[in-house]
Amino acid sequence: MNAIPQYRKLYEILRKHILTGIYEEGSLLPSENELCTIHGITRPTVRQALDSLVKDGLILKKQGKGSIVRKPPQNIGILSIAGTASAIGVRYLRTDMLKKPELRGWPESFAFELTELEKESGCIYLERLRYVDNLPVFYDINHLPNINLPRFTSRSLENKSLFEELRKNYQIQILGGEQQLKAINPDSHVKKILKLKSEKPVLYIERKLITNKEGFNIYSTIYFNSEKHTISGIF
Amino acid sequence: MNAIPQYRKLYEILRKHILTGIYEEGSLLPSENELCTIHGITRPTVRQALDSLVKDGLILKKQGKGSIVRKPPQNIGILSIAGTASAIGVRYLRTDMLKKPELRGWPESFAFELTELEKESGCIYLERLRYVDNLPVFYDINHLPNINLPRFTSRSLENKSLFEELRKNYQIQILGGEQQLKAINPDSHVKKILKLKSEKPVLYIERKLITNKEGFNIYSTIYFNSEKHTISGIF
DNA sequence: GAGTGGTCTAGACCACGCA
DNA sequence: GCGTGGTCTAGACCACTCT
Repeated sequence: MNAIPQYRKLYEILRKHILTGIYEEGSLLPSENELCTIHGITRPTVRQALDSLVKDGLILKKQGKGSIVRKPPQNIGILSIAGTASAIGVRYLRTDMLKKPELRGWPESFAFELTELEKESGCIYLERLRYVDNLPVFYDINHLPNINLPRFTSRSLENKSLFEELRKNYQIQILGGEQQLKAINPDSHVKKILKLKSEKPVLYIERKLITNKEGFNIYSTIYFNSEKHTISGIF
Repeated sequence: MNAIPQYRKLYEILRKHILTGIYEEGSLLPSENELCTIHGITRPTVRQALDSLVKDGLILKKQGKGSIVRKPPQNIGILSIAGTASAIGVRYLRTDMLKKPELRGWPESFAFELTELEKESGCIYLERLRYVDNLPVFYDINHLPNINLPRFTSRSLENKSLFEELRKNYQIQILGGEQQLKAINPDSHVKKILKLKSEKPVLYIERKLITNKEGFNIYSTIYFNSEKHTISGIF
């Protein structure tokens, strides 16, 4: 069997076509049966691919009608699995690497429990600041276990999707995750980084991303300036 | 065909058993093949039910091992589809009806676009305050279109799940939805209701819930006190 | 009535975890 | 080696939408 399942391949194809505008907003995708014959697969497989697109909010299914293409979210779809850059569309996003990836020990207190393997391996630490429409919006602090990531600390990740890099170079995929959200008043450090003027609160998010490698999870702390943008999600 | 699909029935059964503790945390659910024979259905159908449980975060699947029962989330899983009361487990939650359901016009400005049918029908308005561990945590303002809801304004919804009532009495189910999150400083009204002392920010959420009735969506505005609790989600 | 998505059956082979 | 979940096939009937 191929490494990449059929439904995943179809998902990637359709996703790309929607994001690049080949299928316009409001138009209909080919019907499920058409997709079957086009790609030489059966309906349950097609449906599995479409389910993922629904979950991403890229299509809307109507019984008796078809799969309607939705406008890719204009605000930041951090709640979707694909990660920041691909969710918002790379064109909107600029990334500054505030702290380049470096080896470290794990912090003492952590929102999520670590596995033994993770604890023993130490972690790679990196900080980024992400801009939307040239405004600093996302400040994220990331902890990755130092497991089978040769030369990772020397890679340039400026303006690249961290997840894309992990997938391409290390065959690591994000399968899912969990997160916790709070509203907080930022400390002066965060305030400075996000260029917050007055007493504006920020969204504080702790995330754990589960990958296809057993015991390899990515932990992120995110400070989000929700003054001009919102975080959105579909469920 | 039955009104309630097989996979939905199995989902409800397993969900109930997990939440009531029949399956303990960390234990394994019966295997997919066992569930097939027990309930007289086939594997894709069983898997469809289990997919929903994974989405709710109630189980974790491991290839070669089985479906592991997870601890129901102790914090408020508002990001899951099932709604507040069922996500957190009814036992933790008390509800006060601040404003009983009443007929109204729609507000002029709204975070989501309304359908023509919704605009014409007017809306039912209600406000609730929900307690967790006897602390006011959730203040929600709800708008429902006034479509085929006889006697709804005279129903008592104290300490009941709004969604349960809609499902039982009007055959309305929540299929999914979208939401937007922000961190804001609450105004004095919200501050008073949530009994906030100092300058604590709150999570502000706009939600649109899509139902099985075409053109019938539920709109909620939520103020969430994230001082002692967090909002959590799985994706 | 024709076409769409929603649900379901009855099988199959594969990769993974564990004993 | 065996049972688990992951993927997939090749059909079927149903409810819904549109014409």
